Amino acid sequence: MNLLTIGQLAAYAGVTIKAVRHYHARGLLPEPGRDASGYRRYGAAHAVALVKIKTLADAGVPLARVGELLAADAGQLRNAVAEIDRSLDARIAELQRARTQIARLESGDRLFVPARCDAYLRRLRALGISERSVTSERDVWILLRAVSPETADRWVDEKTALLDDREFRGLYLEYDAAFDWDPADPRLPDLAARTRAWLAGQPPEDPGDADLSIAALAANSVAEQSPAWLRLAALLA
Amino acid sequence: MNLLTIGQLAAYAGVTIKAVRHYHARGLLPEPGRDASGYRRYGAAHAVALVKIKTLADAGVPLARVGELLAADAGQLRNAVAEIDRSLDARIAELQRARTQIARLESGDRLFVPARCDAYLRRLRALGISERSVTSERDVWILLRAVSPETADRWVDEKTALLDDREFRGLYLEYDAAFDWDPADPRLPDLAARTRAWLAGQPPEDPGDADLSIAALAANSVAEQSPAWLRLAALLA
DNA sequence: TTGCTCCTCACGTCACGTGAGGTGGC
DNA sequence: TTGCTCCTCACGTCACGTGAGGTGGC
Repeated sequence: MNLLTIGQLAAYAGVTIKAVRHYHARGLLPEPGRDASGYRRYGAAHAVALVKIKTLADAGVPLARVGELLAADAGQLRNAVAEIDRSLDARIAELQRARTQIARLESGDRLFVPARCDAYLRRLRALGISERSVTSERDVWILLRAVSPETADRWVDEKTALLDDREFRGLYLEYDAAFDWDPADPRLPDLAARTRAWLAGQPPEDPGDADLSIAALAANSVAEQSPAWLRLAALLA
Repeated sequence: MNLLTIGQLAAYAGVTIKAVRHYHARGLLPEPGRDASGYRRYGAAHAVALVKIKTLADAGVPLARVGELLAADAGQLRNAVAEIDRSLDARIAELQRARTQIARLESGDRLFVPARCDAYLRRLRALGISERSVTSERDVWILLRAVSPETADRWVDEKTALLDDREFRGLYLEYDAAFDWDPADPRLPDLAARTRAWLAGQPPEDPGDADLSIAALAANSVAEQSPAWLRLAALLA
């Protein structure tokens, strides 16, 4: 009762001929008898087995496990099916997460920083801070997060709280504007003096983890792009 | 501003170190500068690019297309995102189909024959036809479907209608019982005579597609397992 | 000194797909 | 005779993973 050609069998199960031959090579599907021309001829049992294989393979079961499952008894099969179902559920959830992530690709920065940090950056923009400075801040947070996510979260909370301080906001806006000033600008010493006075009223910086010199380096490398900021740093030191 | 090691960068983006190097090799992620030890040192721009790559790769976009998309303008990106979203939707639907298929693996035959045919086989069981005969019927339908799905559907409808014929049901049950009879059993000639009388009252068989000899062959190969059935076939011829 | 991270090849893996070069069936 | 299906190697593909054999940093 070996009557179907490999093409008919494959079409019935909805797989390719190459896949059928692959399942033979892996020992998942028994080789059927051959007709006078050497063609494989399949029976209903092969069709049933192939549909089982395809069903498991479509569910993401590796072919190595498909072999076991075809030989499993009812109890083992029940357990395996339950497990496969859970993994399908997980993969569906992953794909749905991927959908929301993909949708954010169009809308820019939100994708690359966590929600908390994003909210902080939005407040900077709302205050009138230039896009250049906001981008620099974002880059610093990205680097900080890469090294120590907990410290980054803590610091972003502290910085967010500082934005409620009217004096700090004023200083931040002045620094933002000062980026493009001439390093000999007479306003710089006064800005440095007011910054020093404000810093004196603040609690000392929490050193946090040891290896956060990276964030300082990153911040410095931003400063180095502006001669006026370098002058300010010198005046503060 | 190249400050992260490859391990920090990979952890930040949630990918493996090997994946990062693979993206370098494929030209998706620019090679950063090296430090004094020859270690790669990454900046925030690399982290942003890597998260983009991961987001697209997680959505199932082939790396070859990821390269294009990283260089795409806003309009192209919008189109691509819409298309990726559709394909994610389709993959989710596929996985959900796979879930229902997998669930049926436990419950046997329903998986391998279409609903119509399954209903027919259930009616046979309800009539008291033996499991052996039902399985033989199922195998014939599987083979027939593999060769010509439309013909199989049509024939199964016709056979289902015949089950409303009391005389046909009686003959079917007698044939089922006769499988195990001795070929010399005196009841066989009478059964053959009544079958012939019933067939005379039926419209001639629709020949259907040309190449359905397979179904006949399959049916014959079943008959060959029972000497009594072979005798019946001889008496009818 | 030990353990951890990093480096560069080279080859392996998974589930097939893609030809090449040939024969059989209608 | 033509086009379609089938046959068997052998190699390719995709997105990395797995070692091998080595060096650098704390």
